[in-house]
Amino acid sequence: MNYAESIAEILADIIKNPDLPASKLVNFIESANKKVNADFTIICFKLQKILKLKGPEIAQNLAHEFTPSLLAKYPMIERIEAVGPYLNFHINKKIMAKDVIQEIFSDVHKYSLSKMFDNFKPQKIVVEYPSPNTNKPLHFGHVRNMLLGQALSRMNSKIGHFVYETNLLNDRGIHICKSMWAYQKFGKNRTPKTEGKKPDHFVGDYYVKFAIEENRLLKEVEEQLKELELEKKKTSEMQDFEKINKLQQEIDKTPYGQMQKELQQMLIDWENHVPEVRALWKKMNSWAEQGFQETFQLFNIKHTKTYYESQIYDKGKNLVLQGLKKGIFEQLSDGAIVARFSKKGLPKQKVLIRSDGTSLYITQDLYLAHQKYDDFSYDQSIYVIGNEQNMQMKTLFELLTKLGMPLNNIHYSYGMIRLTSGKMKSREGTVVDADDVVKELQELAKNEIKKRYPFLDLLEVNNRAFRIAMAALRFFILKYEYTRDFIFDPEQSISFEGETGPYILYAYARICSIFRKGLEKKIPVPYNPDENSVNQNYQVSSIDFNLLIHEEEKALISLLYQYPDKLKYAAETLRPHELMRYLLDIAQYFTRFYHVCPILSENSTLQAARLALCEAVRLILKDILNLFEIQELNEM
RNA sequence: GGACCCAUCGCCUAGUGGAUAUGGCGUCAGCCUCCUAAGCUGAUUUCCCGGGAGUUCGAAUCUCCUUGGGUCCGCCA
Repeated sequence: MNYAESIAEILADIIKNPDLPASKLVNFIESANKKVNADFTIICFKLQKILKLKGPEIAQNLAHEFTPSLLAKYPMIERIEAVGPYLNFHINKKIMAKDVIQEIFSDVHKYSLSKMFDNFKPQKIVVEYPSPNTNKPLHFGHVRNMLLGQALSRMNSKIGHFVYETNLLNDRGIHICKSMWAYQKFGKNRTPKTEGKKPDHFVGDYYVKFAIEENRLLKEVEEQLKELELEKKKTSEMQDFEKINKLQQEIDKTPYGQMQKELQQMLIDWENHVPEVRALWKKMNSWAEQGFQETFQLFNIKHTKTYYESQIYDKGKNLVLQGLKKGIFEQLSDGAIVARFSKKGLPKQKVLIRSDGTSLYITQDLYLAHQKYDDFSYDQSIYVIGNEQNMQMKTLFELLTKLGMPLNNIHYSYGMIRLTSGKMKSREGTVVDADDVVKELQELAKNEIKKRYPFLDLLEVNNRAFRIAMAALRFFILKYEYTRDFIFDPEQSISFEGETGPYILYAYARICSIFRKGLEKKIPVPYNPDENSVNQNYQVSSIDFNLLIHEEEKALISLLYQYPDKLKYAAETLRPHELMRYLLDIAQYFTRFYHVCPILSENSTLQAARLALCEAVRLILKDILNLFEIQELNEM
């Protein structure tokens, strides 16, 4: 069922212009504007050049061609009208209802893919997310990252691609040493178990402890540090080296300097495999990772493969050395190997190997891209990373191209989340932990449920509260266009009213409620929500879809018709929010229909038709909700 | 200083060069003897695509300039 194609064929017959075959005409047939009461439209301005007529004339002429006798041959077209330059097509809603609802009933997944091209080629796609540091728990920024990464993965696999979800744990480096240092100092053999803490939160506590300690010690040397920085900022001719040395020595002698020294030493010891340092590192990292796994489970995130920075950080050197040999990179007089760029938006120079021969983060990135290709021989590699790293990613992709790996790399660059207080910083609590947000939302939901059902079984309360909380969170984040920054106010931002996850769940639950009430009255309903079972005896073919003539019904049916297009567009442009908006539209249209069109009190034929419409809505809602790992509720 | 991104009603937000620019929140007024009021209807602003120029039959959308905000410009990760 593709009305646009049928219309194109009819039009091609009428126009009989070799420059406008049906295959070309179909591209001019667009979905009509929401406000206009029509299904398809041709903006005839666009045909002006080909037909050598003014837009409004074309619309008029074509409208006249659709004589009643011609229209009689195509019952699916109800009406055609020219409005200025627009040629509007009205599809017969009764026929559309029958087509759409029957297709949804027979297989909603198949229906969802009905607008994918026949020549669709499945690709291998790697999606990397959220690649956290192992020194603190996942925070709200990671939640957006995870949900976007997961959404991309799910949409791509739904339309038929092979998706590999990967993660990179940044488990080494100075930031890891910081929490290790604090644990050595203050940990006293405490463990997550002895403290009854989620292990990654336990590790994070020491990262915060380090920051507090560092700040405390910093106060004593603030003056010298400022002076030092000022001096260092000067051009090399202006710098007073004696002053710099003197200041540095003074700072080194203070507890703050001591701390920095110990950190550096720890990093060196780690690289030299000093047993005690490695043991501590292993212990704390396994805590962090264990905690991450729990959070991933909460969001049902499963990675195909996890890479560890500690295992690959050194491995990009060969690639750089090869590049040097080929003359792609340069070696500076002090030994450092650099890449130079002249393109706009790139740094002039990027160091790839330090003068002391050690590697940098970007060195590893080069390796990892190759490693991923070895592992998955991907067609497309998506990095889900915040937009503050736009330049780094651009640099990376440019370097990969220079190295002869100009593959389809995509930086899925999403916007920043800010708190009401400003940007989130892991230090000093201006950060919201992912786990805490879930908990907070669950509590909120719990209260709401208890208000409504004071005697409900506690287990059931918790179950519903969890689903509502997750739906609220996922929807709240995914409904924003992904490049947009947004402000997260943990106190107020997430409400259960308006454009929210719970609103969608509520619409779904109401459909179930209708079915439940129907069952009580021994009315044949298409679905039993309490048993999660489809009524096998239910016959869609026996339904008279001609009865669905109410404005709200027609609007709802048109909306259901759009699902395959919406899915295609959202998946191909990597924009999950399109489907979130669509969910919202369906829920809104359904609720309007629900308020205006009674179902169970109607005569049996109209009742059956409306029940079928409800079931079609339910199936679409569930298909999209579950696509994004949102679990529906049969009762709210 | 350079590069990149953003700007839509009191607030949040959608918008794939085309019709009167999408929804939501807030405020006010209605709607439960009726399939769950986490809902619906109406009112509120009648104005808004930060400002200016250009391209176009047509610009919130493309280009340039400009203003304001953000981010990035480590031999950190």
